[in-house]
Amino acid sequence: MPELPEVETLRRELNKLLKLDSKTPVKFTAIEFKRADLRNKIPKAKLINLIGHNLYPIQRRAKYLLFPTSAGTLLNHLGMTGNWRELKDREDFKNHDHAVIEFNNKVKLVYNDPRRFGIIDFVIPQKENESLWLKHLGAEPLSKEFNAEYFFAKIKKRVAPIKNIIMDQKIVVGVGNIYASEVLFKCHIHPLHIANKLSFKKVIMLVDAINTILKKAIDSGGTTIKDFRTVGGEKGYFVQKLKVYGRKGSSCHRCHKPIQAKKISGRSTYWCPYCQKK
DNA sequence: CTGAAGACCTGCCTGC
DNA sequence: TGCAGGCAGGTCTTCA
Repeated sequence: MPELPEVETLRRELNKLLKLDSKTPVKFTAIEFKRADLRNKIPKAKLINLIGHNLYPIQRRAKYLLFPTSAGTLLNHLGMTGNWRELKDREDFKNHDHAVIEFNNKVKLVYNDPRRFGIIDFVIPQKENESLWLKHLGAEPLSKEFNAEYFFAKIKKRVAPIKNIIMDQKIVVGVGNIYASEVLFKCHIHPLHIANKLSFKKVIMLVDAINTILKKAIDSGGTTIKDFRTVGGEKGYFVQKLKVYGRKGSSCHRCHKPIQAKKISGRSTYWCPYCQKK
């Protein structure tokens, strides 16, 4: 489900719903887990200790959501199918609802994740960057750190297809399988182009395209192919703006030739064979 | 070290 | 209608 724009959309929605930007503190009043594990074993005792503590505004690092409190941080990754929604009064639980959090402002959040590739973990206060989940992550794509010089240096010795490289979270975070195809289409680069054979000029275009596409996707509330919903149940509308992903056989918006699809390193990849040359 | 493939899970869609 | 097979937005582990 979620790449950076979907996680960022969810983060903003959650902060808005919980009114975390206001002066009034928001406290955890109940935390409940309906199973012992997702992709990891859930450290229930440590997380239940957060009850009574104030929640600060929710942060994002890469595709991870961070719920910071003075007593530690609840870390969450959505995997492929994870999602948070508001549990309304008298609303029943659904299949695959795994965690419930209640706050003193009466808001109840439910974490649902059918495939259970998600993560819920506890991170020691002030030591977020030392967490095993976060410590090897590369640059945030919307930060100044992620520029053409940085990216060019990182790919200098990499002989893998560029598509794999822009999805490598050790280099740049947040780009997943959908946006990787979209970004490469935008700058006319073939997904199988070997990373270290890209010119610096192409790298400038690539860095710019990653920036632009992720920002536009955030502005559209993310991409809903199947599962992704905002906290209120809304779909993301960037799917209507996808140029190649999921469009096998349809005509290219630039040259009107059919879009091609193939698995690259096990992931479905879409591109225009005429607009994107190796 | 790098790169590719396998593994982890459930649900949905297609085709026989 | 039923069932097998393939597919899905992620990433850690294993193997060459």
